[in-house]
Amino acid sequence: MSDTTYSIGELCKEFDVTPRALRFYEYKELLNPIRDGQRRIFTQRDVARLKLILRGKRFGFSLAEIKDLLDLYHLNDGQVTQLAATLEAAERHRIELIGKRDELDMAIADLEDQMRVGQEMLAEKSTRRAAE
Amino acid sequence: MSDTTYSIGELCKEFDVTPRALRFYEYKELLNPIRDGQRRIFTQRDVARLKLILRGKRFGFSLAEIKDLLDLYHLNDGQVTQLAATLEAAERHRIELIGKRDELDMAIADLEDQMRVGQEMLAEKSTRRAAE
DNA sequence: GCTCTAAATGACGTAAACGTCAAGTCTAGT
DNA sequence: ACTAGACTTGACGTTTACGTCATTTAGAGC
Repeated sequence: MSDTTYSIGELCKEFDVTPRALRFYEYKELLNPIRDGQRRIFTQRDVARLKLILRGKRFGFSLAEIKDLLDLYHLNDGQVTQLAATLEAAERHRIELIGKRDELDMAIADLEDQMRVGQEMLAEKSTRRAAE
Repeated sequence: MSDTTYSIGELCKEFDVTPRALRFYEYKELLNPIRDGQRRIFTQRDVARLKLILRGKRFGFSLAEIKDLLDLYHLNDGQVTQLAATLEAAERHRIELIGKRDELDMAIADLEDQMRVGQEMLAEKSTRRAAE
């Protein structure tokens, strides 16, 4: 198994975050690194969670929302005992993500439309320049 | 032309935002309603911008970022004079959005994988129940 | 003229997500 | 023993994006 672990500094470099942020995520119970004395040791589980945290942030989810969502991506023992409820929450989240993707597609389409308009204006400008 | 205009209250109901938020967006120069005396009158341009603002927020963009992006979706006179630069910015934004969509697709795939795992666990549980 | 409603401005407050010191601890290297 | 570097725990500060009053103003209807 890949039981690679990370110090806080290593994880910071790897994911371009600050120590303060990682400690904050631990305080908010999004991560729970084990300890070697007083120092934090981040396991693969923490790494996986951190990836999801950063991903969630990029899509505008709050840390509070992300905390609730983390369990949907990695079933832990607590979730298995209420598996049905967890799966329902996962389905709701899936619907939400798909809605976001649709909206994102619309945003991209709108932008491309506008870019085409701009391209035409540019073409017209150079045509007129040539006609002078 | 649809020269429909809105009072602040009408716009709030339509988009489920507060007056405070709209005034804040104006203060931050994301909207610029005209005035009838001291009252704000929101035009179609403001409506279009508001849609983009709310959309941007849903994808985790800050108001400052959104302010810069608004001009990419609706070319105004200021932009036309620097059309080439605007189009380059639009292309960069397009790349960013496409990156986000790819990441979103991965998130959806991950979630669906995990849901399949959960479904199997659920099926196994009921199988064992039936075998007892 | 009066009241009601919608809207205005101004000012202070707040939640989220960290940033930024300050001061102490631990450990590996000389 | 000593120093440097990485890490720790407080604790207060900051930015963003509004919320929440308090107080005014202005038109609409009776």
